[in-house]
Amino acid sequence: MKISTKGRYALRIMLDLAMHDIGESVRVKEISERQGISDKYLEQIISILNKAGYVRSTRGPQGGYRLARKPEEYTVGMILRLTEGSLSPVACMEDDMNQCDRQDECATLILWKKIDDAIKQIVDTYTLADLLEWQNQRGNDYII
Amino acid sequence: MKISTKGRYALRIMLDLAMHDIGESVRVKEISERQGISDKYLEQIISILNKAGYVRSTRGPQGGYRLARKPEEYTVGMILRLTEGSLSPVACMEDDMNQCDRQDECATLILWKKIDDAIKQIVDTYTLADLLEWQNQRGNDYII
DNA sequence: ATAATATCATACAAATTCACTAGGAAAATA
DNA sequence: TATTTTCCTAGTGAATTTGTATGATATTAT
Repeated sequence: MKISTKGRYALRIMLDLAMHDIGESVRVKEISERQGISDKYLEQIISILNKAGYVRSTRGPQGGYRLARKPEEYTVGMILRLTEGSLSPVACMEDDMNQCDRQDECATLILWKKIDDAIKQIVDTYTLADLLEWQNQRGNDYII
Repeated sequence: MKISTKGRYALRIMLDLAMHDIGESVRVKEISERQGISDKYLEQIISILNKAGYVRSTRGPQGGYRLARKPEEYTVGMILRLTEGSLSPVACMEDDMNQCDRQDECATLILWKKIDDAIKQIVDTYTLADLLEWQNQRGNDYII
């Protein structure tokens, strides 16, 4: 019942981009050094974000990545679901493919639904803008 | 971000025991057949519940398992944490051992805390008695 | 044109976890 | 003593996680 590094890193990458969104593109190397994440692994994760259109890339010198939209337009759920897959606590809630044949008689399903709703309530409410605000409230070197 | 079969099965085992709590012990074989779970795997899971004192066992013919307490005395969280380990979405919240050195500047931690609280709110509120009630509401063969 | 700088695309791999299976020991009952 | 049950531990195939490694491709600067 853990969020993997992929999802956690994706969130930190997006937050890092939001924090350093000053017109210029940000290189993978910069992010990886600031965040203490292997740059090659980071490349793979940011590539997912890129293919989904969450970030925009430019190649070559002075290249790098930047956010495609404003921070408030990304919910945490968007970013986590993209990188982690479904956030449901059990597979049988995701789609028809994964439903088991005890669906109708299964009381635990009601519980899983409640947990799922509670998680959704959080991840679909908060956005990158909220993370940015929290980050800034923590005080330190958030300018440039 | 999934609950494993261990936790899900544990919950269903406890619910099965609650549903068939009529004085006599319930054999592993019965539960495994009703629930469609491999009996050898079920043995391992129920053994965890036994060691924690959640169920009581008797050996030999007419032996089996029964609940140690009343259904309302087991929260879902107790059962899931016992079998799954911590339900926190990230390890850095669990204890001091797993804390990372970005603890103070990490805005995402605030988010993980919110998700953690939301999950706790559910799993520490509902009990086996609630599951039992939901099961009975579903209509069918809940007697014996 | 060439060299340098960046992203982009794959392939590989070590470690861990998951979900069981297998075999037998120990205890209780008939 | 035979049968029935739990109890204990080891093994195992498959998938997932968390990266590394290598090189191709595009862009810019000289």
